[in-house]
Amino acid sequence: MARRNDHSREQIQQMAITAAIGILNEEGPGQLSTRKVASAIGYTVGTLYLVFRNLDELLLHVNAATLDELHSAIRSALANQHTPVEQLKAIAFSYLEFARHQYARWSLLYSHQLQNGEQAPAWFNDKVNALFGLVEIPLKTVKPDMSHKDLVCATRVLWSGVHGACELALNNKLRLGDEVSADVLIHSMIDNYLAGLACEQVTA
Amino acid sequence: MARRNDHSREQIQQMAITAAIGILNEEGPGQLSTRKVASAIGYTVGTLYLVFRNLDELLLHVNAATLDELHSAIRSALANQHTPVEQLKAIAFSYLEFARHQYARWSLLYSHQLQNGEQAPAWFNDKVNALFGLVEIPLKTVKPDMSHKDLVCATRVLWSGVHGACELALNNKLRLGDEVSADVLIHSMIDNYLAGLACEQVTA
DNA sequence: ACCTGAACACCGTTCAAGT
DNA sequence: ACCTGAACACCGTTCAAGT
Repeated sequence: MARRNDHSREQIQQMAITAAIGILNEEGPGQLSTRKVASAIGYTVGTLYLVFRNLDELLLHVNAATLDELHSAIRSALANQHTPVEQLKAIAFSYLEFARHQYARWSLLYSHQLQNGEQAPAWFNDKVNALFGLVEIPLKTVKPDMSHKDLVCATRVLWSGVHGACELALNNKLRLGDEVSADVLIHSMIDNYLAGLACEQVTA
Repeated sequence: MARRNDHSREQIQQMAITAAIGILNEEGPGQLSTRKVASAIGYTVGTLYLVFRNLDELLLHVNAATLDELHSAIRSALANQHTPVEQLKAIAFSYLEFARHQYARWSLLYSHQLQNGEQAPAWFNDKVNALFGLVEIPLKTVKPDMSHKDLVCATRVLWSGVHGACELALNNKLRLGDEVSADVLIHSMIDNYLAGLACEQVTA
């Protein structure tokens, strides 16, 4: 014991991230703990604190992997779409699909808060910006005369609107009844918001 | 000890709910625990489990109180508004204000999940429905020819859209930059969604 | 240098025992 | 009947001690 050198720092980090994702998928967010991750990779908890500052930092890496997968899921959904409206809907519905099939990881993306006001590192924020970038491209085609500010605004409105609909619908917080589903909400949200952008001059 | 009869079941419940709200406001959601609530009201943890089934049920009552306050905050914001669009915006911005000033309680409303698929009791869902009802009234005035389904849909789109913008903006998940704020997002969302409803016949 | 094992200060929940 | 106190099975995090 006490000196194995079986794995490098980086290998242990990667093993821990993979193990955490496995626990998240199989047992849910409530069951994820440093002790379980450690025992899943055959090390003790102490070792985890040798390669990560704390649980927060491990979860940040789990979220980074989730953002990467979400990014490529959206990109492959975009491949078959040609009109910008089709593209925006493909993004929204692949987001909904991702949330449905990777619910634990998807919700960790939002429930995980860095403690005592720490900022996410730049490489993490870059991944988030890349996702918004996927929305900006078709939006720019829909309305080429938008200012940068309006483009940032419209991107975030669509993103947070679709996100809110996914979150509340998947958590049964919307009292939807039988007639309406998350899909219906997203269609209505995108169609009408874009129609509004097209036919209205919004005053500042 | 062991038999005080200082308070009735209902009194202890109410004291616990009030104490939990205090801890939430003063120390944040991470610091809320059964042990802290119990010691704040001068009882042991065991007593808490005599009047609540578990922590979940206590949090449900905390959330019920939060929904009541949110309801009356929105109602008083509505009092000064006359046009339906003004009313919808008053609802949205009082929601944002509430989220900003009661952040811990507001986020508990959404982060609190009943465990193993239990359903919230009917009296709780009634409070949620009452909130949606506040949105339905001005919406019906804006577009009186809406079907029930379309009204349910539009209400939920606005609610979850505004909610998503509040959640992501307050959590700094939107990479907004200097030019755009949560207020700008909400204005854009409501203006354009309503404009879309007004000028477009959405196909099913 | 790398890793462990035990400790510290917490959790939610249960329940025999006391009055 | 009401309430306690201790127990059980967990947490995240730290760090002296071992090789």
